[in-house]
Formats: sequence, C-alpha cells, structure tokens
Amino acid sequence: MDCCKNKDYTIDNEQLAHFAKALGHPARITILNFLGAMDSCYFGDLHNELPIAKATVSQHLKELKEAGLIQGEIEGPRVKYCINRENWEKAKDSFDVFFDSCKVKATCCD
Amino acid sequence: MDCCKNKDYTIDNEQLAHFAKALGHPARITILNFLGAMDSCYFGDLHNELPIAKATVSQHLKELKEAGLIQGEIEGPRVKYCINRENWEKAKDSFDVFFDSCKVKATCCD
DNA sequence: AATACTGTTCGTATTTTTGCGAACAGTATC
DNA sequence: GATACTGTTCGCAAAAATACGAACAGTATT
Repeated sequence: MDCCKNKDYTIDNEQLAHFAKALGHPARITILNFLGAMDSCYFGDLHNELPIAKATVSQHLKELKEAGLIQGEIEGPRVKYCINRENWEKAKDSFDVFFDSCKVKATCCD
Repeated sequence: MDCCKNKDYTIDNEQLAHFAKALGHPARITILNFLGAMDSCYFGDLHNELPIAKATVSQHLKELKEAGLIQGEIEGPRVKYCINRENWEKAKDSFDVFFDSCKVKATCCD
C-alpha cells in the first residue's frame, strides 16, 4: 500500500505552477498584453478591451495582483494598473529555466 | 449599455492561456520536469514521483496530452510517456514572445 | 485459463474558478 | 449635499478542476 509516500511538491514547482495558473485564462493574458503595450492602464481601459462584466474584470485583476504579476494604484477616482516589473522578471526567468531544464533528450521516445 | 461589445479573445491568447493552464498545477510541472530529466518515463515512474493516486496521475497526463505537451506510447504492458518536442518548442516560443512583448515601458507607473 | 501486473476509465464528492448583477465606497462635479 | 463617475465587494449560480476508489481492459506469466 502506498499510504506512506509523503512526497510533496517543491517550492519552485509550486511557484511556477502558481504563475502558470495566473496566466491560464485568455482574459488575463489579454490584460497583461494590454498592460505591456499601453501606457495608460486604467481599469476602464482594460474593461473596454474585454468581453466580460466589470465585476469579472476586477476579479481577474485581483488574481493577477495576488500572483504578483501586476500592481494597482489609486489615482483620483480611477485605478491605474501596471505590470510588476520585479515579479514579471522572476516569472520570465522561472519559465525560461523550466523550458530549458526540460530540454528533451535524444534517447527519449525515438 | 455595453451589450454589443462582441469582443473575443485572439487565437494566440487562447492558445497561450491553454498552455499556461496545462502548466498551472504542481503535479503537472513535476511530471514535465521528470520527463525532461529522465530517459525512462513509464507511468509507474511518474506515479512514484507524485503524492497522488494513480487515477489522478492518469488524469493529469491526459490533460498534458490534450494540451499537446506530452505524448504516450504503449510498450508491452506499460505506457511510455515523453515530451512532445514540436509543441514544447511552440509553447516555449509563445511564452518567450509573450514575456518579451510585455516588456514594461519606463513611462508606466513610475 | 487463472494470476499478476500496468494503466485507463467510471462514478462520485469536494473544491475552485468563472461569471454576473446588485449593492457599496470613494472621488469629483454640480 | 445631491449627482455622476469609477471600481471593488457581495451573494449567488453554473461550470470546471482536483481527487479518490472501484471497476475495467490489456499484456505477460504461470
């Protein structure tokens, strides 16, 4: 019986999966693309780019914020969003390492 | 009323989100890391690396297969899994382009 | 052909995600 | 201070993801 395996996921794998999960929805990808391409990044602009209700947009933004990929800043009555540079690089690096470390060997499945 | 927005996500964004979603679980990251590092990649080996039931492992493998990131091949009574090179490169490129195209501008949020 | 081994599929339970409208809180304007 | 505007939070519904054991199907061995 394999009742005593007690294996856990590594912190790195958890972190990468967490980043990936945050990117795992087209609305959130669209948001990040928009934030990367534009200078003005108010909530309304983002909402305008997306085919979903503002409550839902707000929720996606919350998730991206919790993943650390973006940050928001209150500006008068509006909220300005932008990419969190530090964590963005961290995520980029994580994916880079992951895709490289999984370099396929010639001996596998050939 | 914004009832006529009719905006859709682009194919590219959908595709990237789909890849990201497939990577959005530590078990699947672990599987891919293992497949990238080992030559032998039978189901049993993968199951042995993970703290979850075999039915669940099989399900994660199915998802990775459906995302196109891995492929399985029946070998006698066992099943040999490996990374799908072609789509692996495609995913890697998608993430590369994404992270680069979202290069943060100096004017945003500073 | 019975047995052992390997992995998938099925049925189900639980949790999480996604989505929306309504209500709310804050700022600005009249 | 009423009104308009902006965005978040709340409450809820529907769908998807995660997980498991049991049952199954296939191969190999006895």
